[in-house]
Amino acid sequence: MKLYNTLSGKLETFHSSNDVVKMYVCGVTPYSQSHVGHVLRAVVFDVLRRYLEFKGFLVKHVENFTDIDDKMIQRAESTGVSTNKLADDNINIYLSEIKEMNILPAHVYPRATQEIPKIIEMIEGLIGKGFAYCIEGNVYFRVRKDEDYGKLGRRSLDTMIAGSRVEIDENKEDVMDFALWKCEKPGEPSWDSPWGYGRPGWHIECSAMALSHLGFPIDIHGGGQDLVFPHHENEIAQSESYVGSEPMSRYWLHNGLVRLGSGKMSKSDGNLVTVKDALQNHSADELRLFFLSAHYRSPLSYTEEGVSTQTRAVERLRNAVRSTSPGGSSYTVQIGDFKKRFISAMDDDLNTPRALAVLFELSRHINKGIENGYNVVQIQDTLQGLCNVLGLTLAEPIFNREPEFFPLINLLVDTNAELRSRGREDLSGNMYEQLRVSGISIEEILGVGGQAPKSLDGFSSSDADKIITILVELRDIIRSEGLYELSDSIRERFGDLGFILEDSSTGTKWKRS
RNA sequence: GGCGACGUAGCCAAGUGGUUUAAGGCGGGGGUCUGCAAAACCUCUAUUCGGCGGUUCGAAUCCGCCCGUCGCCUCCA
Repeated sequence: MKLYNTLSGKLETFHSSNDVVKMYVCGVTPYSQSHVGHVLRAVVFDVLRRYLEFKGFLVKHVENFTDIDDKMIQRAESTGVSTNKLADDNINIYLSEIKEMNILPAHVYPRATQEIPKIIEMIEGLIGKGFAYCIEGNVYFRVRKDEDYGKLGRRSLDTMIAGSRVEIDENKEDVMDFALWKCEKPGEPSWDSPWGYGRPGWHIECSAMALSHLGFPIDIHGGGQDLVFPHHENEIAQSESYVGSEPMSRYWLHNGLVRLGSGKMSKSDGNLVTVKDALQNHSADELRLFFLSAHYRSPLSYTEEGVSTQTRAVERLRNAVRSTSPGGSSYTVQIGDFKKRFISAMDDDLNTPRALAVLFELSRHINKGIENGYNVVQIQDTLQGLCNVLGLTLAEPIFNREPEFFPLINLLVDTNAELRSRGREDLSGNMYEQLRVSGISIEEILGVGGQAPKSLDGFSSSDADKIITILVELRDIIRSEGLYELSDSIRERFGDLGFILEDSSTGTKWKRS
């Protein structure tokens, strides 16, 4: 497998250094809700992890939360909560969104504030070796001492300083020196240290967490492209200077950034769509397919329309996997060839667009096989398996009780009235008998005969399924008797409720849209 | 100002010297099936890869220039 290593600027063949692939991915600063860019990053590294595991590697995945920094402090102050509470709340939201996106949870989620001893230990070590110095309670990293500083971003100190917008701090020896430890300011959270009360600077927490949870060196260090400089550059400088060897990470992987409108999606600029809003309008599979339809290193423009077009594509895969296969002889397709093509695409720096093309071709073969009466179970299993490697669930959309249930009952009642007005008490009676057998009482639900309407709490998705199935079967009878006007109107009303009815010679199938 | 990325059909997006007179998805046209619709299948939808030059037997793919979009150099996934 080849991966693009930012450090070398080339595709490199990936080898694990030992039994377990040690992967550290830079997570979020939990001062507010996450946006689509964060979840894209999470999906990219989720796919990397799933694919490594598919290839037989064991992966230890660590993802951090930087739960103390300027933004955390500002936001906590302005909302009147502690930085801890702020972090807890946003972390909980993030983790539930990760789950909804079918992203495998990291094995460890360390938090900066819980790694203070390790951070202090590292800073002391850096001072001891002359890589850092303390001035008035602040500790800075001495970039001039680190001769290969700038190697990740491929830039030199001098070109960076020329024409740059680095803030001038008279205390620092060099404008490019960055803070390892920041002196306490009144009212801010702080920890005791050899340099007085204060808090860690940005960057050092990741070095400390990677070192304590994964050791040195690690195999893969990941994050968004906007972290290359200065965050990852500084991590390298600190970690390699502290340990006294290199590399800190054998591979550095960076995903492309999400664009919204004319610029990149960004939390601090407020140019964003939250994960919450995205998941309100789109399913996890739709979002994931949208992300994976472009290469992970290219920028991706987020538009509602762009994600929405994935609805049909997801459905295509879902239909192929879920359609009932005829029994009998197997459809002859070289499954091995498709798997090979999938693997060769993924081996090529996770070329998910090419991998997806293979999945869509498999889908077409499944449908063709079914149409010709062949057994396609094996191909379906292959497709489902490869979808799993990409983290696509192909799950049916979830039943939403409140908006669906009463309209469904209304449809049932109206259909009943229609039948009776046509003098088909036989069919209406038949329907009620079916409902009774299924343990569903319309009278109870509607509260007929002076009873209070029954609460919906007792009804589940499977009750809704029963009612739908009974109605669909009834409609089949209506259809077979040529009452097309009525059957079409029932299908239309199902459509309004978000259900698709597909008629065929072997009966009617229904599904949620 | 410095460094870097990108520009492929109506839209999204692979392909980076010859089995590609350019995958796949969405959209659209035509057809098959069907009472109709949907799904599905078949078929068509870029003689051409931002523009202009050059290298080569041969370029979307390499080189040069130009135009355009974006990222980093400052907090950022």
